[in-house]
Amino acid sequence: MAPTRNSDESDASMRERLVNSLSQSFPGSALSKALSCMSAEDSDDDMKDPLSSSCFAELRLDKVDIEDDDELTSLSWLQDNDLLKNIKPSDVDDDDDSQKENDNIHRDGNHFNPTHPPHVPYNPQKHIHSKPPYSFSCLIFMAVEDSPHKKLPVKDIYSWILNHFPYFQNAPTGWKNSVRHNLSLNKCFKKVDKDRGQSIGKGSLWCIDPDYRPNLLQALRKTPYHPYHQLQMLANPQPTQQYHYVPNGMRPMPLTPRFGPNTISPHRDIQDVAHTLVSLKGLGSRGSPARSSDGEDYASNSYRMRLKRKQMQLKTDFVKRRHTEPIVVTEVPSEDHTYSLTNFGNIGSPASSIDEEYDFGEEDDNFSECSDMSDWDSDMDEVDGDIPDKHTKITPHKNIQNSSMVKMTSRKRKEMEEEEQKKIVEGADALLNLAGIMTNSSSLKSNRSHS
DNA sequence: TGGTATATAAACAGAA
DNA sequence: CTTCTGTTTATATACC
Repeated sequence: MAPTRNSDESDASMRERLVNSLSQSFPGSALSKALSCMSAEDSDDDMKDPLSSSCFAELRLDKVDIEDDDELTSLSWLQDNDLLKNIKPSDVDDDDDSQKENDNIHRDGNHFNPTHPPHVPYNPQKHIHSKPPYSFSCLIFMAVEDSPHKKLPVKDIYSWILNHFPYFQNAPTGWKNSVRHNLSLNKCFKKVDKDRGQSIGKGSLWCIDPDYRPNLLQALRKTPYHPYHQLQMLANPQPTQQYHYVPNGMRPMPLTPRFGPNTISPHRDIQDVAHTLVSLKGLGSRGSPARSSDGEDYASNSYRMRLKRKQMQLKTDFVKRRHTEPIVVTEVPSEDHTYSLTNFGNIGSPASSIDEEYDFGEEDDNFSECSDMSDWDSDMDEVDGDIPDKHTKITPHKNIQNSSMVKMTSRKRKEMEEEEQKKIVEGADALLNLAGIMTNSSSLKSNRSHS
């Protein structure tokens, strides 16, 4: 059963209110700006759900086929639960109060208090004395996911964390040890052997084990994103009233019954995506500009191009794997991403190597129209020199070939994938637009709507 | 009360 | 030799 719509207020006005509230929570953030742009645009069918088609779509409701996407994307759910009703500047605008509180209560001289007040929205660029509410696993995950090829050397993981979470710039040095410790012990992370002659310095590249990626996504989803959590609590303080979106024909997911970070709902999905976007793209660019290991500014054209390609690549991986990758909705925290997690992903579809799951750097013919990548490979070679040669094409995902879950004919699957990938391209544009990066198509669309 | 997740510290080996 | 990287062990804390 889908949320009922209240048509008293248009989506446009809903957007406007959301933009206002987000702007107060994250002043100047890319998300706020992006939402502002979106709100200025005419409602466009192509832009129904920018997030659902993004690489962060996996943060959404468990990757099931959602037929009623527009129910989630129209933002009407905000209205349904009166989420915006209680949004007032005093509620979410913590610029002064939280900082004061952060300074007075959570900072004792040069002491760094590891805790962040749960009622204060966390801003990594501002609350530099509060430890980020992300586990090291999540930090590493975000860093790797934010890299163009989804693999990073330890040094760049450090850099990413430092760039996005200035807390660590003055934090005790043990955090790097913790990062390495996590990389070693956490099964979610895998080393990637360097190609011969690759010059990235010491050590290996680290990537996300595809089998455990859903677990990390879920862990990220469970992270207490204070601003939205707060809004949710304001709007819907009754745990038993929490609505769980269930697609047609699907039985309800066995979600954790208590209300809070573990609760998965369309609300949280979009909230998580929004917050993750802000964290990854918006806030990281404030203050000290985020830079990759080769010193490239994340706002540069080259990086935008990488980002665009990355979104497509991520989505391609997602499409390829979505038919075979088990949907992970765990009730038990131990099933999330523990050090000693059993390899559920190997059931029926063992991934013998990372490269079989990820097409690192491989050109995807489906996106050949995005061909303005002249600087791509040369740029990437500095960091990721082990891009497979086009002629040594990686074996197609044998997961798909072997999976018993794929029961449709190859023709129909191809049709579906083509349709899916069409959505991907649109979604990638939408996501980039959300992140404050205008693409050709989105700018054209914007121009069209304003002319 | 025990199990689990996570953080932190430390020791150590090996590579660059 | 130094620094960095990666592994392992141990301990502490919080949560369920």
